[in-house]
Amino acid sequence: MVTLIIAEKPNVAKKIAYALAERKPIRKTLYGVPYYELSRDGKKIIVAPAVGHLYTLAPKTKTYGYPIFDIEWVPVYVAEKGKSYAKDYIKALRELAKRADEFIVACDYDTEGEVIGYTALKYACGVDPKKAKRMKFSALTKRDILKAWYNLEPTINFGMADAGIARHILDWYWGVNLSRALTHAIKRASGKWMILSTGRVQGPTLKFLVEREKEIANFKPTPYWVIKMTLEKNGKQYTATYEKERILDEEEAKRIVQEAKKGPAFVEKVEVKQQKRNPPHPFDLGTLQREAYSAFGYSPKKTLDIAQRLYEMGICSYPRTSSQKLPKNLNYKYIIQSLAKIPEYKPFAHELLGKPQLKPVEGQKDDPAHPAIYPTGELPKPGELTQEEKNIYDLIVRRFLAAFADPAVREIMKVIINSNNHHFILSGARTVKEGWLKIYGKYVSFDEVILPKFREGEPVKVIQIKREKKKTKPPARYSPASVIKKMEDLGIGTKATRAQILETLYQRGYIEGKKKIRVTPLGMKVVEALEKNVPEIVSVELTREFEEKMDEIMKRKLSKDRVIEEARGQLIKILREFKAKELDIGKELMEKLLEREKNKKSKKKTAKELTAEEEEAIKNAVENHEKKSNNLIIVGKCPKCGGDLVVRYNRKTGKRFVGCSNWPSCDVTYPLLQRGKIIPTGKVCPECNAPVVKIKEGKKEYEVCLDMKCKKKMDKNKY
DNA sequence: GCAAGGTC
Repeated sequence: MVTLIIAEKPNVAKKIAYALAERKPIRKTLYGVPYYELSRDGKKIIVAPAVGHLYTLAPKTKTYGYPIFDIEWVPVYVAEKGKSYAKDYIKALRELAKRADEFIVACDYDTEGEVIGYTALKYACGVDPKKAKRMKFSALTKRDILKAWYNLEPTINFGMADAGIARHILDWYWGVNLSRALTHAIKRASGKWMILSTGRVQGPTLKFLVEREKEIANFKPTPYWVIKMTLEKNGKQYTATYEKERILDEEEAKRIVQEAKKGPAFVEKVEVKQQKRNPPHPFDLGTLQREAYSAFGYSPKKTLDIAQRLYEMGICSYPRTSSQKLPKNLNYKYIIQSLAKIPEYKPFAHELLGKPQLKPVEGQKDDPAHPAIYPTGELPKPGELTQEEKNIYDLIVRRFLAAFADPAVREIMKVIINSNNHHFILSGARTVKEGWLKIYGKYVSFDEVILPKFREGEPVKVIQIKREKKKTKPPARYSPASVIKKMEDLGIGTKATRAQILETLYQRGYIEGKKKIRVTPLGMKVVEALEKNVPEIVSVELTREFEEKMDEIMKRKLSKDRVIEEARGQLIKILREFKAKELDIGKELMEKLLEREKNKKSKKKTAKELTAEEEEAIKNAVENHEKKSNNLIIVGKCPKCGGDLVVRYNRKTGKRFVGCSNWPSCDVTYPLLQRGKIIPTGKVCPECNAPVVKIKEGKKEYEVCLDMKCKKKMDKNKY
């Protein structure tokens, strides 16, 4: 009697084997595929892995027309390029199945897992799925796996399998048929063979990008005025803003300035509040993708690829998770002790290990199959990681460590200045207790505006009060990271597919722009044509409908065949109408394509103007980002242009340096030590004219000028 | 060839 347990993927097979084995499982390979032999309760057990879906849907006949509904399950390597590795897994399962007389599915307990198990049994093992039992666990711990083993479900969950199969078929019917319809329309109109596509997820994603594009195009900026007061205290200048932040009428703004200028100005009120900020929760994939985008500018796809490599090296946990919770039984202490061997993390790790209890902050979201992303405690070998891998690893490690650290405490100061009964507000904020910011502050930090002490009633020395004209701005364009977030919010796609689907929209020429996504005229037209003819496919409602139907299939209230039949009927009608209008739709799509090609050739000039505009936009974005999320520390005046010299962070490497606020028109920069706290001194080096900063590293504290080549640098504390 | 979903 031999039992074959089928796992969803290799490393889960290993975990199951180790959990069930009474001694140590024996690792063997077949066609290069690892599997495990072990025994428990006198039973011989083989644990073998799938690699996700081993089978996929494909048309029975190789025709290019539509409608097409005649499809079947085939091995993935037959239907898709780059899937040849799956062949060995299928061969291995087939071979191992011959040795077994009992079968257990132990894939992730969700609809896709059930389909993976079902198709593996039926097509790879050649076994009737009705004969298989089911192990059902929601965490990959020894305890949960053993519990599942002793509480086997007598069969796989056929409701779940059917729901999953229906999902596969419906997505195929809708997606492939409409993609073919679009492609044929172009072919009819132009003779060009150009692949267009849409689907249940692509459609609504492109649609919300188009909506934003239209909002931007239709946006009419309206002017408004802000009033600012410049005041001086202890020889330093500060800017307070008028209580009403936006004034829509210029005359009103003028009047306020005139009246306020009369004074006298005095401090009416000083409010000081302390704010506790808890550490951020551990990473789920979406949050990691957003954070890596904002810290390093990596696309969600790139981040997933890098995280997958770290996972394969064994130094990080599985990245395709939507959980923000760490496994309860994880040995936190071991991992932190291990991370302490990396000099960069040593001080943080030691501090955490000194705490009486290691309890991480957790987020709301959970995932039945995987915990949040965490460093495993196995360390990268020196020189093993590329810079990109180092960046993502650093992000994951710091986020993990920060979860155990103390909250940060911020002091928020508000000084209300009265000048002739007009109120101006001077705001300050500083971090009083760094807490987790010490570890993770590199990636999220807060405004650091330190104000001197103000007394209520004290007179204020006003330098200037003036109005500034501003314009309302159109809504921001989506970035790859914010698209993923929006998809998450709408509940379309999955953590593992969203990044790839976004890439597809780029490939099809529907969208462009690496950071700020613009919809191309083709993308606009595709949505327009679909909305007119097949509104279902660009609506998130289709996903909702699928989910409801899958739910009913799972509960056995509805048969999968009926759902599939209905979809087919609906599509036949839609596609017939589409085909009748094919030529017109094609012409409509083509028109924009041709215009676009012409534009590309003749309008080099506009392309350049756009770059200047974009440069400005990027500059603003960087500034905003830094103001919002980094400590904006002003260390002095730029010797070249008089602008502010501020501490900035390199987008790629995350390293800090000092740069001029007038960048890109002024390119003055100074390198900075990466360790220690930077404190502005207001002093200027008599030798080189560069600002002098105080650097505080633990108990050590010294002053140094920013110019690396300055001789005076050598004798510390002499400024 | 086209989808979306697992995973390397």
